[in-house]
Amino acid sequence: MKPTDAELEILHVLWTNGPSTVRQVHDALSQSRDLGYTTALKLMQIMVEKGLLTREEDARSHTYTAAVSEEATQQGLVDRFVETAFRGSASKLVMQVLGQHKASREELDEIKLLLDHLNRPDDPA
Amino acid sequence: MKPTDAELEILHVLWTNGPSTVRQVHDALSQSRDLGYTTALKLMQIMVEKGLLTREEDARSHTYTAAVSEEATQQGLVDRFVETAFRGSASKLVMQVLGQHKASREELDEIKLLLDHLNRPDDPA
DNA sequence: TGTTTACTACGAAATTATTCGTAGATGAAT
DNA sequence: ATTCATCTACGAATAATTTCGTAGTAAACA
Repeated sequence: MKPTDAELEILHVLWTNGPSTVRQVHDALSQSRDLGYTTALKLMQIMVEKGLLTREEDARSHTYTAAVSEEATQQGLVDRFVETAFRGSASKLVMQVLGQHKASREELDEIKLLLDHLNRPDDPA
Repeated sequence: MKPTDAELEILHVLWTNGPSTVRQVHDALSQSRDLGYTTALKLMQIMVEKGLLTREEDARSHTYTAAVSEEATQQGLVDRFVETAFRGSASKLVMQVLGQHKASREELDEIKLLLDHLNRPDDPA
């Protein structure tokens, strides 16, 4: 339930491209870094054991699908991260991120909008 | 420059309590989890090698001090986390955090205030 | 049909992180 | 001075992650 870094890379490929073979995942990951084919295979086999992926064995080359959603996974990662890196203070994390202007103005507006809603859950608007 | 989980725990103690001996750090950590004294010692020795801590050897029991600031460390952790978990989208991370109401209303207000400033850097106020 | 190619299975090496035991030294207490 | 408590140093076991090589199998093809 707590994917490692390498596992996250694979999940991202599957979340983005949908169900894929080892070959397809390996091709995608190879564009950004060096990675043996059998390494990708082994990782994906382990991920099936862990329940992170499911596997269709129809054809000769199996097709893998993410068994966990991107949202749920990221939520788990964030929870853990807030605990370990920010001693549980989610707002400190947000402040740290926003203070580093890694988000565009449009993104900031979007966030502000969300905050308005959160601040006034009883607001009719 | 990239502290592990155990190292972060120790850094948090030093950031909070200031320069401390292994004994003091161990006592602090023991309150929340099981940890051998020599484990804490070993970790702190390694952290000195890595440059995460400095050590005063005046007395018999050495005094350790955090050699990295909390802000800089958290910034590094956030950068890395945004990359691995959110493929570089800082705003997605923020949305995920805020959507889970882990922050109090006061904290949300504080964040909103910061956002206002970020949105209008040319604002005289 | 025989050869090449592409795939899976799996063992195991390499790396990193965490853990603790033991040994040795130094200071405190009796 | 001898004993006891406390400290550092350090080797090494354990665990988790990442990596890849080799072997076996089956499809594709010449």
